[in-house]
Amino acid sequence: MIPLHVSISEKLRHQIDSGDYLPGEKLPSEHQLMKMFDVSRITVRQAVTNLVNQGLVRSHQGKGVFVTPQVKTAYSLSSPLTFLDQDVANKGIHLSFNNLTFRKVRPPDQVKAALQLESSASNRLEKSPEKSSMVYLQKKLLQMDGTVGAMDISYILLELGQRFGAQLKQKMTFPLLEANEISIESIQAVIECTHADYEMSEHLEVSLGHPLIVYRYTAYTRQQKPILYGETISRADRFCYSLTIHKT
Amino acid sequence: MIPLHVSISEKLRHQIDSGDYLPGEKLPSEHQLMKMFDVSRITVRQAVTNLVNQGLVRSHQGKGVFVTPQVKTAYSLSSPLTFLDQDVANKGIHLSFNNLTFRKVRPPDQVKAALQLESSASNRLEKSPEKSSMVYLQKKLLQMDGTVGAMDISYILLELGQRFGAQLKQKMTFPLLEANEISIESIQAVIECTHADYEMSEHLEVSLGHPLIVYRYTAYTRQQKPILYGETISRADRFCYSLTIHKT
DNA sequence: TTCAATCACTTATTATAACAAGTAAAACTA
DNA sequence: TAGTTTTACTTGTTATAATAAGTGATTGAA
Repeated sequence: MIPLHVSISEKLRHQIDSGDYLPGEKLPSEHQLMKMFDVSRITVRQAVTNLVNQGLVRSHQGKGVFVTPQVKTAYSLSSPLTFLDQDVANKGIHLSFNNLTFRKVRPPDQVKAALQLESSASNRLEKSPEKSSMVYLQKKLLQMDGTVGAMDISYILLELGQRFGAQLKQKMTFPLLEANEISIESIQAVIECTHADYEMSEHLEVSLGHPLIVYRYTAYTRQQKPILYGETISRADRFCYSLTIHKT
Repeated sequence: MIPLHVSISEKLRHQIDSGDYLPGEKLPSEHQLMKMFDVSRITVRQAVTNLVNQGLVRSHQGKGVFVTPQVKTAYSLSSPLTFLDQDVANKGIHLSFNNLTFRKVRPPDQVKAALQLESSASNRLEKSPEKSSMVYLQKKLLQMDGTVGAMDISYILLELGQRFGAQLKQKMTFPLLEANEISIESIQAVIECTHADYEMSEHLEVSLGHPLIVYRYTAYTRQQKPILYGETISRADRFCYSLTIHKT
């Protein structure tokens, strides 16, 4: 037997699908739903939570529960390689970013592996972590047309971070490198879903556990030399990735 | 001020991260957590729900709450085009599927557009929907090493559905077409996240609202002729997509 | 010994209740 | 009129309570 709250959320879902409640519109208040379905508030709240979890509505304290407009912006990943800012500009969206962090750090294992930095040194000499294995960490909050869109966390080789420090804080990374004759020849990437932890929920203005889509990339120059590793983390309800694959 | 349930779930999250609770291990029961944190059961349950929403734990009625092992299988999308079964086989995983549905249907608008089927006919002759605009719908439940992995919902051109009907129910679509001299030259795809509705939650054995990763594809033969449109819907906690992009 | 019933423990569902806190409009005051 | 306060309505948080239902081990009967 299916629970009461599920049968209620399914009823509401069908009403949303059939257009009884239009995108942006307000659902009846909890008190109204209690009377409509003759159930307790806890059951109504569970039903609404189901809809929130399905990404169909969003609730705002003091205002109500509103049907989410389902419009997604697609990032293009197709060959030939286009960069995020270029791609977004093509769609007529204004892209800007806030530099949250830019500092030298010891790379996490994952980053070390991706950038092919030898970790054997730290095994031999535990007490003197070599400076040569440091990298620059940058955190950027990307904004599309003024609204928060994504968080980009990237690690760049020490020498490049030092050379372009000031400019990295103001310009997008890929075009900046290209403009300085450092050509990105290929990108190895993974796309996956995660959930917002508390920190990310604050930055991206979503609730705890909100689904996020992660584009995890390693950029290579000629000779397969990795120079940049990063993650672009976006709200999964607002963004997706498009690509074209050819046979040969 | 952050809510009690968030501070509790954050504490537990850090304990999980630091290895106090290992993957597969059981968290203390609700009753124990009530005593540990000196809060009511409703608060404990909210805290656990937060962890579930973050994909860190899974609860099982009658058994307890268990830390989720974070292992993901990656589907490769890189050029040259490899097909799912081939790709999975390379990883040493045994792939099989159950055919849930195979029948002729009128294509939804989205499918019509993707497969470039003219919809003007139905505007002119409302009462006689043309048979020529029908397609075959197939729903498959894919299993990796016996456990449910993904649902594939695809629409194939009428003529191909009729010609390969019996075989489509038993073999993977792409290799079957290739084996019959119907070469897929390119694929246009979008990767996005959604949430399990009630039907999908039953099929993929997840809870309502569980995050899913969708690979939505249109396959083209020579001359950019679209012949197949579909969606592969997987559990976002178990699968991701990998790809390589080259500059030229 | 084997199978079924029972029991203890677990999470799931649902109800009632009270207070906190955000929002917006109405009412009131200067 | 302009600005502030109040009020009504909204969702958010937390508590107590009772029952349902799934799981697994123990108990007991054949």
